[in-house]
Amino acid sequence: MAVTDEAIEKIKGMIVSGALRPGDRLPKESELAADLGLSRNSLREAVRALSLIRILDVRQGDGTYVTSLDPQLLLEALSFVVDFHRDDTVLEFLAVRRILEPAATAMAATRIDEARLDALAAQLDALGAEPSVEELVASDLEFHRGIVQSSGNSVLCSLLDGLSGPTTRARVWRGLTQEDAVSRTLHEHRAILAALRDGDAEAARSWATVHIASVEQWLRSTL
Amino acid sequence: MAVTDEAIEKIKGMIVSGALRPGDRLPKESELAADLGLSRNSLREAVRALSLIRILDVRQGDGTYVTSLDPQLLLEALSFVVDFHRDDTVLEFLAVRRILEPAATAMAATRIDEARLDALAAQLDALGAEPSVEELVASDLEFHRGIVQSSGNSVLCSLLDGLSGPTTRARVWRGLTQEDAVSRTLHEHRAILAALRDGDAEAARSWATVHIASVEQWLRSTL
DNA sequence: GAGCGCCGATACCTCCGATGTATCGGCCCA
DNA sequence: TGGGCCGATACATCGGAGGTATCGGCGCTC
Repeated sequence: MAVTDEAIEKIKGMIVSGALRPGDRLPKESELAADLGLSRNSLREAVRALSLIRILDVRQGDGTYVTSLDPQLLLEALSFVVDFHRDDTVLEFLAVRRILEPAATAMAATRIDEARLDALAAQLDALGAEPSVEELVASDLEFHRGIVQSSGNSVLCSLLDGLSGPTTRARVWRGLTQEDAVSRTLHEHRAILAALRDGDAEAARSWATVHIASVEQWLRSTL
Repeated sequence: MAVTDEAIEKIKGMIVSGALRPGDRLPKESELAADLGLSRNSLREAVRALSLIRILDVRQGDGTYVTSLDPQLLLEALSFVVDFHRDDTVLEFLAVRRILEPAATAMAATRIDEARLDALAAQLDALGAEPSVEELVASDLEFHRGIVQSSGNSVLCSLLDGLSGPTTRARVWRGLTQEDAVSRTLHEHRAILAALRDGDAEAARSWATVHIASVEQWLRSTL
């Protein structure tokens, strides 16, 4: 194994074992390189790799720190990876989202609070009757993000966030080519919100399923 | 932005735009560095980072290539990230798995073929009546992996693969401390297999849910 | 003529030392 | 006491040198 890969494993080991805790500062490059028995250049490769996936946070002039290691932060790297997938796998991502999103929405139904509900309603109202497609899709993302955050599961939340990215383009495309997509989306959002306000998990789940399935069905028929 | 981060973005752009296709070979270090306008050292950091998340494949003495970019390969990096999470988020991972695994099992029920069913049955038979905990957990992973592969969704498959890792330790722990866990797991596997053979998606989904929920419930009561 | 091994070209691997740049915190001045 | 200057610190970037793994052509052997 290359020395850089060894260094990656060793740093990973220090974090997993607890020798380095979230927020801790690493020894400076030259010291850490000496400790691990490699050159500064090679160590920098290891640090850069870990920094790409948000394990480490490097600040010039200050030092290198372990991030909070929040699921949210770490799974953020997922969206970077997801960007590389070509359109032919969008359907698979969407299928996974169709599984997770209804479940998350149902979970949110039993624990979402008034303040969040009001915020969601205000967001829908702010959109107006004739939003542009870009506005609608942005609002769509924000709406679902708000709901999923109320599911109380941060892993689920980050995962859905990562999965939503690649399907965004598809939704824009749909909004541009399908006439009633805009009004239908707005209607479905209202329905989901009403179900959440009622605390009706099954209704929320069903509306979320319908909501995503309609995008999926359209995409499947188009490709 | 640092030159290395720019290089990462540029290489990513070349791949996403299609200028570089899966399997393509990159220009050699010195040329690529000159093209992107940075030093070889800095370029190497970028390449190393992309290689950690399986975007690039570096072969000493040969060259640097774009990987297949299969969802399976890219989401493999997920398990690396997941390793950093501490035990207190295991429950959240397990909750997500409880959503995905039943859905995947139900999908598999309608499309799994005879050969796969026979292989799964043979695998369960090979385990014997009194397996060690380690054997059981390994068999458990393999069993579910085999089923999920029959769901026909490679993204779903890789995602579950990544999520199963962190819960593995929990399952070993459970097997060691809960007496009837072994026999119960075997029984549930048989039930899932029977449902799959019947093509009964709902039964398969329910058994899968029960199967995972039992681990989750035990873990929740233990922590 | 076919197969095997040697060997040079190629490309990545590792290291070193030097210079540039951003940040922080103490010191000095108003 | 408050604000700005300035040096120490730590990461950023660079160029070059020597090492090592891989591949493929060439020549030898059978």
